[in-house]
Order: sequence, then C-alpha cells, then structure tokens
Amino acid sequence: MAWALDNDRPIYLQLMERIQMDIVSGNYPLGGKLPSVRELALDAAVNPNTMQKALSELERSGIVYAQRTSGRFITEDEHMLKELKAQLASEHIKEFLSKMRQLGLKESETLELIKHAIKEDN
Amino acid sequence: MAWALDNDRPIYLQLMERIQMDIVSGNYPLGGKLPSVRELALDAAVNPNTMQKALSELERSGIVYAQRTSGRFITEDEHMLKELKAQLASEHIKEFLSKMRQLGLKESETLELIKHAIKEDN
DNA sequence: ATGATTGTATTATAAGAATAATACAATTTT
DNA sequence: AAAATTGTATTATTCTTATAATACAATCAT
Repeated sequence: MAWALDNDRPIYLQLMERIQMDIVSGNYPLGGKLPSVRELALDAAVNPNTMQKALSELERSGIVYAQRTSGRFITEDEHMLKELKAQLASEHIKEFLSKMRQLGLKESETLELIKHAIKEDN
Repeated sequence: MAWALDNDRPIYLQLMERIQMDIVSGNYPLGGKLPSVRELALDAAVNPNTMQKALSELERSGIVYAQRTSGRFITEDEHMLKELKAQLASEHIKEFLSKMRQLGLKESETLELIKHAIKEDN
C-alpha cells in the first residue's frame, strides 16, 4: 500500500505515526525485525535520511531498538505495546470529541453520526 | 482563551481551522464583523503577516470577505455555513474511524470507548 | 481637516524540513 | 576472504514557514 503522506505536517512525523501504527496493530510482529532504513525509505518513496530520522526518534520511546549492523527490531515487551495502543486510542478519542464539541455538536449528535458512519462504511 | 497552537503543523493552517470553527459554531455571528488582522494577531500571539495569510486563505472558500478599509466580515450565507459544518463533521468522523481501524480496533470496540469517554468527560 | 484604523504589499532574515550525494565501520552473507 | 548489508554521519542545497519592520491608499471617527 502507498504511504499516503500529506504536505501539511513534517513527513518524518507522519512516518513515525505510520510505523507506530503498524507495530501496535500487529502488522509487524512482536520482537521481529524491521525492514532496513533504505528499504523502508523506498517503500515510502522518501529520502533515506528522512526515514532514518523517523526511526531514530521512535527509538527514544523504546518501541524499537537498533543493533548497529544487523538491523532494527521491534520491542518484545508486549505489555508496553498494549499500553501504547490504549494510549493512542485514548488520545484519538479525546481529540475527536474536542473537535466535534468545538463544531457545536452535542455528544448525543456525535454519537449518532458515528453510528451512522459505521453502517455506511461497509 | 489562549489559542493553543502546536509546532507540528504550519501555524497559519491552525489559525484557519480555529477561525473556521469559531464561525461555523456561531462563536462569531452570521454576517458580523471580524476583529482586525492586527487585533486577531495579538489575541493569537502571532505575527500579523501570519494572521493575514490565514484570513486571506479563508476568503478563497468564501466563508469571509474583506472590505478594503472597513474590515473583514463573515458571510451571510447561512446555508453555506451549515453545509460547511456538516462537511467538517463528516471529515472528522472519517478520519477518526480510519485511525481507530488502523490501530486494530473493531468498530464495536471504538463505539464502546466513545460512549465511555463521553460519560467520563463531564 | 486630522488622525486613527483598515486590509494589503514589500523586503529581509532566520529556522526547520527534506532531499541529495557520499562516506564509514561493523557485521552478515556468500 | 570478499562482497553485500546494516545503522549512522556529514555536507550542501532548496523550499516553506514564520517573524520583523515598514509602507501605502482608502475609509472611518473625531
């Protein structure tokens, strides 16, 4: 699948989020090896330096770790990933509800719209 | 209220969204006059040029219009604002559901989380 | 009439982001 | 042993964004 990047935010941030998503959702296996910087950069149609930046930033959160010459691996800490997943979901919900509130929608209205959208979506 | 800008996206975009929100939600009255560029820039703690850019961009969508020396006004087209509001809500929902799906959550789970968050929120 | 306020335009500067083109040391693969 | 692959580092260039400091013409308020 294409990487669907937009120009409104720094690309390296979008790469971070995408990779984080793929890890948390199990798209990349627990403890497994990530594709190399260069390979990921090719996939995303992005400069290797930009991908490198995204990955090294991800390391600071501990979700991945690099081994200098054999590659970069996903954490084996399952608990950490579950926590992260819950945290990301919580942030999305909070942000979404805030936006809908700012639009002047009542929570009941928002709930109805969501239900409706879910039905349509299939 | 402070304008709560972050550094992850261009400021002028965030200003546009904020002002659009305030208009659509009725925070600024239909057909009313907006504060001047300089005043809004002061409120937002932003350079006047940046605010000017945000406002002139907003004009392209027709939601506001400028009168060269008397100020800038909100459209009187109530129907247009309602359409815009519905469109923004729809976009937020679509984006939100997409993110939750990427996280690996089922729609039923998402729905439950939303209900839970709404209860907590008060 | 005078002074203040309006949107708008111009020029300059600084910082961040992204790309490009290499390079290197360490390891793994052949 | 040689070649390929790994993460990482370096230097340069371009583009966008944001700020800064003014300036101007038209209108409004006094």
